[in-house]
Amino acid sequence: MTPSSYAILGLLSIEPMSGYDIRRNLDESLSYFWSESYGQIYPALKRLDSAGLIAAVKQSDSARGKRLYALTSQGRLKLRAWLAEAPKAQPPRNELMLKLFFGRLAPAGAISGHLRRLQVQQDRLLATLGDIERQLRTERAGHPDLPYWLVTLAAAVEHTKAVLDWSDQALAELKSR
Amino acid sequence: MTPSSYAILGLLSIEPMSGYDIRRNLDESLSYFWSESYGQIYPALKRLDSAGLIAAVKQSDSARGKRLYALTSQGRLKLRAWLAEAPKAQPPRNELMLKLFFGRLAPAGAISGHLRRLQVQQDRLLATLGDIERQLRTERAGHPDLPYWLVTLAAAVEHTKAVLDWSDQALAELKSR
DNA sequence: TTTGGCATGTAATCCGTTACATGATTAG
DNA sequence: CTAATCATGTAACGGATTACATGCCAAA
Repeated sequence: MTPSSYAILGLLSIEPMSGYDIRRNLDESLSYFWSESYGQIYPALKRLDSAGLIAAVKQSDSARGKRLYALTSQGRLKLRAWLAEAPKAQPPRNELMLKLFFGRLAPAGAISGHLRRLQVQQDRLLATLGDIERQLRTERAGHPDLPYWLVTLAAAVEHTKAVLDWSDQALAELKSR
Repeated sequence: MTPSSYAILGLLSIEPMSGYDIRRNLDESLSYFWSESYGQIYPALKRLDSAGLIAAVKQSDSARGKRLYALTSQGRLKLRAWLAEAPKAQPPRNELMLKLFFGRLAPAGAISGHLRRLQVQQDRLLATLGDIERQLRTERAGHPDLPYWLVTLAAAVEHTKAVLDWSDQALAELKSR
């Protein structure tokens, strides 16, 4: 049971989905803190199925080739147990920080270029997160999972803001070297 | 040439080091944004050596079994080129966020437990970062790399503060569910 | 009719950690 | 003397991405 499997169980706890749906949800809603490739998803679905943690659901046809899976009660239990375990910190690996740390050797302007591109990205991200929040609050109003979703979203927002603040400082700091 | 190799080149750009030294530097100074295991370091050193990017340095004996490596001019060039490339964003994978996102299914109190443990950790981290900063400013005063080191340190500090602020909000938010 | 999105899957490969093996040196 | 730390390395394994292969269906 890898974290990947639990991500899948978690998504299926919201509603039955296909591998493709899982990928789309990951890309769209969870992309700011989780990702998963097809090469993980489909084999994991098979394993989870044969372990009895998820089960294929007979779709009310006209759903094309879609193979929908739903969480079983065993799967729900397993997910619950995992949620109770302390999350293990994954070793950090941030390439931007690495480049910054060794920045003295970089060609002139390269580092500030990285920082400015980062700012553009993070500005865009902040806007997107705002969109997602508005969308959640209207379209998912009253959904029992909503408070949890908003809390993770808030983490992303706060993180993004912190990055933006810091990068301003950093650019100023490095300009005056 | 993996990011790991560049991390090693970068460290050797500061001063000649052994594999062991590299590990220690990673653990002590860069641990908040990079990590590396021996299983990566020693094979990488061999590869970098035979590629002519680093070279073994004859240590002025009494350095035990230490095998010191230094950056060659080719290695410096290679590092420089890498520093100029836009850092590629690594896919995010944050287990805590994943657990939070699916938090509704967790046993009562589990999620707030995670958040409180996080706060303890981050408080400690913030103190450590403060120590490191003071140490850098005194022991490395005037070092040409210092501005870059301080900027990465500031990123860690800002990030940590953001996490602490957010986790307070999050705890309050989830208590009043 | 052809392009793009829906949909599932696998094989090759890479990158990395873990666990193990070995031994020297130093401090208590 | 012995425990901790210094020091180097490798083999096995695992988790993940990438690239590929296949085909259906809808809209332009």
